[in-house]
Amino acid sequence: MSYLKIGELAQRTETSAETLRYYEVEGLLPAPRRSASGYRLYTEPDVGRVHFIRRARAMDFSLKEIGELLSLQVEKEVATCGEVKSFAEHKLAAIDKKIVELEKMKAALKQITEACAGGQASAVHCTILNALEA
Amino acid sequence: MSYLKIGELAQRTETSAETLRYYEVEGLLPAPRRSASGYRLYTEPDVGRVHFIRRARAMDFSLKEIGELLSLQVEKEVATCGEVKSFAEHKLAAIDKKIVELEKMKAALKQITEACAGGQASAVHCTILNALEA
DNA sequence: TTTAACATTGGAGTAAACTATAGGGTAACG
DNA sequence: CGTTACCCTATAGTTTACTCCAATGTTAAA
Repeated sequence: MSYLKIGELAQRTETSAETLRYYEVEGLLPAPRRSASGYRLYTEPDVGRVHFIRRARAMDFSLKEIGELLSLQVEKEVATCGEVKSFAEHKLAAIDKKIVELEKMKAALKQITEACAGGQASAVHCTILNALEA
Repeated sequence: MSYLKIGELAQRTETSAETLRYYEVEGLLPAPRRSASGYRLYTEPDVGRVHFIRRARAMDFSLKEIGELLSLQVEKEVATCGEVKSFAEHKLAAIDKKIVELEKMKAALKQITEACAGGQASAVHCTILNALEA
């Protein structure tokens, strides 16, 4: 079992050591084993956990939300299916709403790019406000 | 032409007066007319502008980005179609990426809700990490 | 063996987007 | 006319998620 030092974990998950220590303080990462000299020693599952956190962060889940998502896993032995299901469904609805909003913005921006020939001409007709207020 | 005081504009756009003043400081709202006693007097187009800002904020555009979007409109006389088109296409790509990520998260959460009967049973099989790392 | 690259803690600093507070002036209702 | 609800400016505080720093200890390579 080869342990990872914090710098190695940081590299493999494209974070910084500072961020990893921060996640530990915030309760997103469990306090890892320590070497005799006090160095943090991480394992493979930690890599997955950090990857998960980074993916969720990339789509604007807050650390608090991510913590809740992670606790579903950690507490799966004590949580009931009903609790888990209800939580996941709430998140699902929130994600759906976000997608709908983004689709709207996308449509509006598309309208603009398509209305605009893209040359050196003045952009008088490319009024993003017009498109978005419609 | 009936002017709106800041509180009225706040109400109609579901913001606070503080936030509106803040947007003015940040350059997102033009400095409005003032009454003899110094009160801000807003007009209908301001309502649209604030609505636009709020909609864009709701989908996580930063104030800086929103400022750029708004300047497309303000500077439309001097901007070329090419500039506008390029800006809008960049945003479009960013939005698409976000949607793809959210769809992934959605699929993962869906898997969990579907695997979970939803009753009082233990949630041992509802491991969101499993679903998301697959 | 010494030096560079790593690790530790504690605490401070940063950026974004508000949010609140203090200490005033103004407007509208009864 | 008074009182309540509103407005003004300036400034300070809050939250989130890092990011950096200092002072110090550890490990590994040359």
